[in-house]
Amino acid sequence: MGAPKQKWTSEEEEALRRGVLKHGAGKWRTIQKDPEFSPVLSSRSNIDLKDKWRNLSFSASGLGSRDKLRVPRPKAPSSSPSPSPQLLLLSAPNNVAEASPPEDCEKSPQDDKTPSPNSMILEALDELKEPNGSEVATICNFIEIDKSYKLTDSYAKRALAPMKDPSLKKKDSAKSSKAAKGLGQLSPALDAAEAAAMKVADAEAKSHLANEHMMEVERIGKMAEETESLLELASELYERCSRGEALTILQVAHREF
DNA sequence: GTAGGGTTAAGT
DNA sequence: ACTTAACCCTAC
Repeated sequence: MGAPKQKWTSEEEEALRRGVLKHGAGKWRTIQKDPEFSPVLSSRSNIDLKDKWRNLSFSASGLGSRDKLRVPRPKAPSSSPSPSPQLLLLSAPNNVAEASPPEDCEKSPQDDKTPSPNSMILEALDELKEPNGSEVATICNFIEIDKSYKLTDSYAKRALAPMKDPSLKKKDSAKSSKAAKGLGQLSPALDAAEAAAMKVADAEAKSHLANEHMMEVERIGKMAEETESLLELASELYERCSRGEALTILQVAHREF
């Protein structure tokens, strides 16, 4: 009638994302009532928040555009012997707060300097506190929000589609990616790490374009270094995870593996 | 109150 | 015609 569809504004979207970081996904009512977000989200119900978050998460993880096959994906919680679609990183149950303050009551001054991509991933895993590891989309979403990196469609589409091996990434990516998905041959850990690395590269490019300040160049250089070490880390994680080993976040943080 | 499934409008 | 996103309904 009056307003058939009320599209989400970027302000609302950001408020939702920040709310999820603040209170966690699932606390829709809490987020909606939070004085920090309620002015922005006043016209949205908790159901709306949930639905919007579902859309965000889904579009970030898997696009149904290429494949008509619905990937029977995000629900294999316990009984999968082979690598599940989730990271095999396990958070240590007791002490996992080494890099990030869990909550800030006010607004947290984001760092002036560029954080390392490794710490960004670890921070995400730590903050999300998923006992069985976190989905790639969730991690990337966290990083994107927390670090104010915009990588909406660019990384996500490439992250899970045509990426397996640099040697054969050229041709029939559609076919082989479909086959790889069906067979479950893709490594989730490598996926996550490469997606994150891609994200850094993307942020690098974007920040280079967006900012004409010379200081950016230094930051980008630093990011490039960090990316290298991230890929190193990714390889090791992939090795370990593909052997079915579980690593605690502290082990990863201190490279004790 | 939340999660998930289903429906429908809008965009391409 | 197909995909995406907002909305609605129902079960837990």
